Amino acid sequence: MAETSDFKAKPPEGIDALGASSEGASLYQLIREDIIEGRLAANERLVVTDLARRHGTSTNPVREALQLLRGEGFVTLVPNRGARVRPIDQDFVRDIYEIGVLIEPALTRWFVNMATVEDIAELERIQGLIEENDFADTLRHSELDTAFHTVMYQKHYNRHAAELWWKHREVLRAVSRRFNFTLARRAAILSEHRELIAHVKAGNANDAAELIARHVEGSGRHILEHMRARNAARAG
Amino acid sequence: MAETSDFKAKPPEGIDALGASSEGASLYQLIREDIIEGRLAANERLVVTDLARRHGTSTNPVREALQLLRGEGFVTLVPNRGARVRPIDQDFVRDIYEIGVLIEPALTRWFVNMATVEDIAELERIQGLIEENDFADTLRHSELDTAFHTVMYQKHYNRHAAELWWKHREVLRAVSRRFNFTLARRAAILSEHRELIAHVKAGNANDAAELIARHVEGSGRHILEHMRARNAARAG
DNA sequence: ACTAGACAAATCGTACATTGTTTATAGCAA
DNA sequence: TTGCTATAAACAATGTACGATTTGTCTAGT
Repeated sequence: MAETSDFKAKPPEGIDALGASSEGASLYQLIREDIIEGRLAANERLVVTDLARRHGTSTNPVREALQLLRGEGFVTLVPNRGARVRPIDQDFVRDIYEIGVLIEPALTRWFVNMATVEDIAELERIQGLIEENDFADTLRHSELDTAFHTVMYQKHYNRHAAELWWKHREVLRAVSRRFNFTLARRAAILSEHRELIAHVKAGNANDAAELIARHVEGSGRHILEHMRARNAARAG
Repeated sequence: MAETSDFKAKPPEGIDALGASSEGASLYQLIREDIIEGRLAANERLVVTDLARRHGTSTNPVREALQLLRGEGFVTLVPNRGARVRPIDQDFVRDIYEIGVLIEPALTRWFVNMATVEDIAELERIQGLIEENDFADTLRHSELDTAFHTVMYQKHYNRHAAELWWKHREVLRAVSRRFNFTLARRAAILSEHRELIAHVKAGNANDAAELIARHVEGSGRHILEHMRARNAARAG
């Protein structure tokens, strides 16, 4: 598929122990992809029987997958009325990135105080790849950017917070997959990453945390602007 | 059952649309109660067949309920190995209340800027009931305290953040249900609530947010201390 | 035009078959 | 005898099939 990238973003360790049976898990992946890639439209009904037939299984694994998707926020589920693709609208995105603005600075603060030489080297390595790619391959940038932040959060003692971050990240990646980066945003991302590394090296936890808040805020706003632009284009 | 209280804490509106079938939902309630009340021990295996027989249903609704419980954090689920009662240990509690410390101040800040006269009256009414009860009925205090915070968060535009808060609150209530409040904690709760109302009236969003951070932090520490004490007693 | 009732579609619950995991036991080697 | 491995049987999760129940729609009748 769209495997233009040889780099695959992975969740922090100890996470994604979904607790789904094999079929349920793979169905989860497939349906999720269909939603993310837009093959399933917003608000479209997800009929269990259809999905089962289409994927060559019975209904139970489908029900399981839908439950998982509900947990991630990709699907809404109403008793006796089945499932629908959740419209990933601006409110939804705003809710999620606002939570990120609250949580990520705390994760970052901890990282700055605990970062090893190897951690910093890894950050710089990834940042090198990001600059090398220079947004030429958007998908690859997305993967690398996620990896960059994963390095910082993956060892955090608060697994819940890390998991929350990861889940939200996945949704945002799903939305922004179809957007291009504005020039302003590109510049901001690169300079903020570099500045962040400097803060980490210097051990300035507060500065790093404050910077990350701005970084996440900027990223969220960027996505929202794209969504607004697209909606305006549709309406007009 | 333990319905010593005539006041029942309710989740913020628009939340708890679990998306479970009727049987699944009631099973969810029942099993959840069993975990919270300690009738199901930590790490105990939850065998689907047993639960189905015990509650007089078939296995499908049980699976559904277990998935929901996993989402709330009460149960861990490993593929092909079934479900276990999640041990609500100190790490788990710490993770949760730390996230609260990050989120609740933001919710509070917004509330202070949006509070109506009726909202404030409601806060004062509940605070009155809290002081009237004066921790005599612990369960009732817990309900009232939850209601107090619900008034502040229930209208927040960020439904995700509000829902997150609610889920975490439920877990903490489950844990602290068996503990008594120390005198120091009682005093702190009452004075902090009063101070908070003052800040809301004065429109001091920052002070209110900072106070709430302290309030949540204190509540979390209080619970952790109780857990430590209990564990020490067990070990000794 | 509005209600009532029947029909279609899809969810929900039950029963059963299959697959995977754990445990106990028998066999073998040191 | 002791310790290890292989094997088989019990146990429980997972997957399949189907009937029961709910919901929404369409039509007939007042």
